[in-house]
Amino acid sequence: MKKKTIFALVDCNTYYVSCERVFNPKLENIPVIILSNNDGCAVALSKEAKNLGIKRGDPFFKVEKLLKKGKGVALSSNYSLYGDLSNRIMETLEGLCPQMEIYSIDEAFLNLSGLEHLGLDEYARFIKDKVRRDVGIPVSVGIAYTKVLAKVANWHAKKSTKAEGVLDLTDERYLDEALRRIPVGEIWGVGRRSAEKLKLMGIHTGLDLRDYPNERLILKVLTKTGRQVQDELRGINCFEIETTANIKKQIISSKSFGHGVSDKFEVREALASYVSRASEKLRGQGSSCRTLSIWLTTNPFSKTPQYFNEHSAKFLSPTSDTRRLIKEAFSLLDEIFREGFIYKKVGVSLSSLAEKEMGQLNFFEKSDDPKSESLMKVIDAINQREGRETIKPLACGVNPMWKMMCKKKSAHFTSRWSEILCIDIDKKVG
DNA sequence: TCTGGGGTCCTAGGACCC
DNA sequence: TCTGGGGTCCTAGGACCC
Repeated sequence: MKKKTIFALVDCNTYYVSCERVFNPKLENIPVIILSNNDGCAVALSKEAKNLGIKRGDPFFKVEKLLKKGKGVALSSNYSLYGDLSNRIMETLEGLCPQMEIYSIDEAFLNLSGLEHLGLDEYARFIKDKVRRDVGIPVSVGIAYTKVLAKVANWHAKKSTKAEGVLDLTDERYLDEALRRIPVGEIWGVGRRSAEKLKLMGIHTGLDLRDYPNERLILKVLTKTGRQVQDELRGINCFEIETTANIKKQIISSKSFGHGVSDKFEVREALASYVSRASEKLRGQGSSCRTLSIWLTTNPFSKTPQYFNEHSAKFLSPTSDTRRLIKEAFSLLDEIFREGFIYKKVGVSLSSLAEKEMGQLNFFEKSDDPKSESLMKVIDAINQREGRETIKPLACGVNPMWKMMCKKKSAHFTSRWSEILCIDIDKKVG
């Protein structure tokens, strides 16, 4: 019989908050929330902030008073910092296992098969301590025979004080109890909608789902993936560790404006910036695209007149040339823009992506010529070395008014020399 | 006053073909 | 009068994830 794979899920605790705490110890033990772009809503919360009753997704203006009363702190998100620390964590983890999948900015699946002799629980604690020591970020580790069960293990590892951040569910003794104690909506792949439907069927916990005998009904209600989740709960491995770097199939760039915008010229500038950003990402993974779509929307929460529209265009030959994409985006904007609305957001998506070499010659439409290729290469290289938007299309605007507001951002401790953390060594520690 | 951004997978249904 | 059936491809929309 084939030996079972052992999955460990390493997941950072309240990741964005922990990153901020690495550089600012004053944030320890107090309520901290990290805000989305535009300082709109809470995207990450410390344990203390959760205890105040603040939830992920709450708009900042609604919880600001509550936070103040609890002597908490709110910060704008600082993605370059979080990305940097994430790289350090992943590098550390890579050296500790034979195989690993970086699942998100703060999560990785490790294959621990073959390391059983070290004692899985003990080894997981070693991993946890090493990341804490080397990078300064607290993590939890869940271990099991499938990814879905490793997620369950991790959920308990974070919650239970007894577990102290590590739970090994390859030990069958704890498995049923762990599944009984997890609400079905907390199972990976079961969202709010599905959880509601399952409750109507009498399925309330992970254990209920695992032991539900009518598999065809599960297939019908949760579709293929949900049915696989059920199997994974039974210890049947459906999702493998994916080690190949994943090439994106779609690239999106879209952000809310700092203020409502009704001037078409400003919308054009924002659109040009997002197209420029998206095409940079496109070239970064060596792709070009055949489809460009843009959308434009007013603020759905506002009482002012509402408008939403989306149009797309197809290229006969795939492109990754920022100029060509901006030009096409502008003509799409001409199609959907209406005067007299206060707009909140514009967005762009590049899809039908293909590897560059595969672009075929076409009689009717010029494909990217070698000149365009090398121009883009030079621009990307300069921006990579000197910082984003050192060189940008004039269409993006020089001093844009529509830019996001991030008033509470911490410094770029790890990515700008001017903002590196300074410690006064003459000062007494005390 | 102030409500995120960036992704994936699956399914159903229409268009089209033989 | 009888009015097929199977296949592919594409797209929109739903649901989920972090």
